[in-house]
Amino acid sequence: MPKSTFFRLPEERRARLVHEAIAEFADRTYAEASLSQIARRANIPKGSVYQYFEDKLDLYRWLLTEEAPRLKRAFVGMPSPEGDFWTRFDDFVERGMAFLVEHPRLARLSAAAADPTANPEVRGLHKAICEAGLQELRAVLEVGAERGALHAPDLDVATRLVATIIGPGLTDVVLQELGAELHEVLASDSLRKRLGPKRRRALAHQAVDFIRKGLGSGKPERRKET
Amino acid sequence: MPKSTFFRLPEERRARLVHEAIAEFADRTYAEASLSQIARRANIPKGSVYQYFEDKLDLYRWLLTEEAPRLKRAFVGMPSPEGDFWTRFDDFVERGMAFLVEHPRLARLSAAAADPTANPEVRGLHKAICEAGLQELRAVLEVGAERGALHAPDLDVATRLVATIIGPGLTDVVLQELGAELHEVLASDSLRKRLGPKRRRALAHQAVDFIRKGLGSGKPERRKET
DNA sequence: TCGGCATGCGACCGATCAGTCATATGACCG
DNA sequence: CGGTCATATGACTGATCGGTCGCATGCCGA
Repeated sequence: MPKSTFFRLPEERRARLVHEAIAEFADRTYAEASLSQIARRANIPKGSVYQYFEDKLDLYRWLLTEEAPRLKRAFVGMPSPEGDFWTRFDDFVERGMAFLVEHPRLARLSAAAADPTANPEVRGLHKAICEAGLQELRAVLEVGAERGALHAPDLDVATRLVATIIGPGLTDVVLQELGAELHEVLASDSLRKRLGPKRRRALAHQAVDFIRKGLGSGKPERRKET
Repeated sequence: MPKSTFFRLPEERRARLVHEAIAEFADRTYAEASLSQIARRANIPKGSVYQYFEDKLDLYRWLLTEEAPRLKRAFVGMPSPEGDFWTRFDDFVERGMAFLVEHPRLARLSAAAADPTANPEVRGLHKAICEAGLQELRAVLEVGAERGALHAPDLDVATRLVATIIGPGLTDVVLQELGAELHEVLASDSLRKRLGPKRRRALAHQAVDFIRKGLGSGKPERRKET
């Protein structure tokens, strides 16, 4: 938790610090990210940063558990319970992709919870965030299961598999589509514009279709041609 | 590429170094991993390590592109082209899981290619490895598509989605099943034994079934009960 | 026995980091 | 004015890192 001083900060200064911190933690690992660097870039002396936060982890935790979710909620909003399950799910995924493209730094920060790290405290934090995300997704899928739109032998397993698809999986697909690395997308505003809403929609739909129907055809397999 | 001295090393010394290096790079990020630590643990002076490798990256590259694939091939072997596509694919996935459980450090090292990092050289290395893995998987899926066992609107997209399922996705499921963190599994020999071949098989099959049939039932959705 | 060469080795270097601390500043109060 | 208190600030600490360097060691051929 930030110190009380942080909340009494002039808006401009606080915004600058948070902005640079997000930038730093978005394109470096927690271990690689440097508090000195953040302070330098935000033009705030390092000593001052320690007036606002207990330590590096405190700042990171604040971004991960408060700033990012707040900004994400503001962008994504809440899912409406109308329409049939798969249509709603499609919307859900597409809005996630929109967030990824419109706010790559925030998306990356949220996804950082999947990053490996040797620091046990950071691991704990990441785990908690992952778990929360899975819970949320599980709740969504549960509705589908109750309505009979979705069938899984083990909903926990299914939730995890679906999570990797609409998370790292779709991110990977988007990057391929853009022909760029995550790093380049984070750095370039123009690059992300290359993925218009139309194509975005198509990719989301393709992923959802995969989740829904799989790749098997149900038809009998053609024998190996002679 | 290691220096020639490395290849002239007494077997025991080389093995010790490689072993400790794998251990270090398996449970820390490249950035977090410490060459000093590796040298210390292998009981080899740091100066000597620099007689064998150009630098930290050189050692890492060697492990990632030579040691890990060699040991993995030795364990997994090559897929046999007999049987129908989905049966073979099931085997393929199950052997991957066996590797994960029997040699978690090597599996983790191979998976490290998906780790984010700020170092451009490491990113390049990781990208190359990912790309190679995707090519391999794509070739497998192509066979399925040709035989009509598999249908995807875009095979590249499908390959990437499948890759995240049988990679990070299944790893995540296995960890949940073991009720442990990746770190604990890497450290404890006894822990991994808890996932017997039977349950392993069941999980692999469940994942493949998901890939094959998806979660949708095809049945019409039951309307929200009043 | 000697000389040269590959290798072993660990002290050392410069850089960077997270985090601390003593001092400076300046707003507000009496 | 004087005093107090929150805050600003950057020099400093101690640790670790990747990488280098120069000396020590020991093998091999003459």
